[in-house]
Amino acid sequence: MKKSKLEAAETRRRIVKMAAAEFRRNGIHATGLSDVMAAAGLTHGGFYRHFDSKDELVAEACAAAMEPAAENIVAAACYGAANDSVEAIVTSYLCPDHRDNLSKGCLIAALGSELARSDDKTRAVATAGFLKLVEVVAKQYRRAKPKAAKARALVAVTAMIGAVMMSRIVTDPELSAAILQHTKKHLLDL
Amino acid sequence: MKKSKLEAAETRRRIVKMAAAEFRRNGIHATGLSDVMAAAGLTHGGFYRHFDSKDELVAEACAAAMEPAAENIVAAACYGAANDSVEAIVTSYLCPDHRDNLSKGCLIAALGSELARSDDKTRAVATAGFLKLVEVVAKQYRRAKPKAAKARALVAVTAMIGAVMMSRIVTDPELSAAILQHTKKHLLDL
DNA sequence: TGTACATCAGTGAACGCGCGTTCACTGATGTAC
DNA sequence: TGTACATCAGTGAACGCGCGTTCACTGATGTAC
Repeated sequence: MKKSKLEAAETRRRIVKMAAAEFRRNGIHATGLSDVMAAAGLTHGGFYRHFDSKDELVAEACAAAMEPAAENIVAAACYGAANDSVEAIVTSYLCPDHRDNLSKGCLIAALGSELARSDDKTRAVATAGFLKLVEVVAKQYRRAKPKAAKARALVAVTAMIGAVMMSRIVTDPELSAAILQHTKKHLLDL
Repeated sequence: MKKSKLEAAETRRRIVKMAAAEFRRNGIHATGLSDVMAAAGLTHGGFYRHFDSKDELVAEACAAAMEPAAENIVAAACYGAANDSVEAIVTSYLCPDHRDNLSKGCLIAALGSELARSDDKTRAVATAGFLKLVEVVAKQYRRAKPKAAKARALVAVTAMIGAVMMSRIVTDPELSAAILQHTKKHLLDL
């Protein structure tokens, strides 16, 4: 049954990728290792050939989940014209699609309150991802001084995360849309 | 062993109150019924004399947790002078004390991502609590038209929730303080 | 290049544990006479 | 007002279940000669 080193590395990458999706979809606590391994097309017994513990997987999965998030935002910024790169970022983050696709969206919006209770390693990964987002957004505030731009970006990213999370909690679809819409408008009028 | 009706009602209230604290402290999933009952000074077997299921307790505990939150904000608003009632609210919400005392703080900031995956009953309770906060904050924007005040309050409450949650995730204490501080300043300069 | 052997990715059963839930039991409370 | 009995809040043991983790085993891979 042994697989080549190449295959094994590929398997490990697949487990992390599936974990990143499953954790965001159902929550870290509610996702069992069996769920993750099944999603990767494996049985749960093999897990410990790749990781020392669930916590180790959590930290790696969070890192894997943050990576494309930053890339997406950079891509959105590049796609928008020079003037409305902020609009492109804000629009791509505060849209119903992002709200409705937990497993592909922002890690922090999907797992915020669980991350706050996670171990240092995982929180450090989330912190780094957050700072990366802040940095990318800060670069778009071209007319502000660097320090002011960073402060503004800190507030903007925080508000966006809060808005997406809140839009997922609320039971009234109109209210959910209003949260995204008003936050978006507010950040663009800034 | 039977207790009087009065005592039984008091016990039930105590269970809900303890659950509201334990859920916020450790998360809903991570808090067992045994934990809650022990916190209330009881053994876990008696739980089903008071509730049909854990989900029922979750919904009631969330309601119990939102009630004082709205009251606190109203109190903060009343305490502040007419002009800076917004400042009083924002300051009381975005302070290190609130960040560091999960079990007594805002339900949504403490359990946001778990609430997003909870059943309709619990999400409805959270939605009602959120709208109550928005309403109280909207009243403080006295110079704005009602509709604009509500929109502004929606954004402000969402941003505050996001800021407190984020300040709990981040591993760097200075960054954590900066998130609260910058969000506060931003909401007051509004 | 071919053969013998050690490695180790993946399987599937099993471990102890704590979960939500159920249940037989206790004994003070509340009610009916 | 006093007595007999039904009620039911709370206890503590037990239920089945799924969790994270461990382990004996399999058999293709990679290595040493």
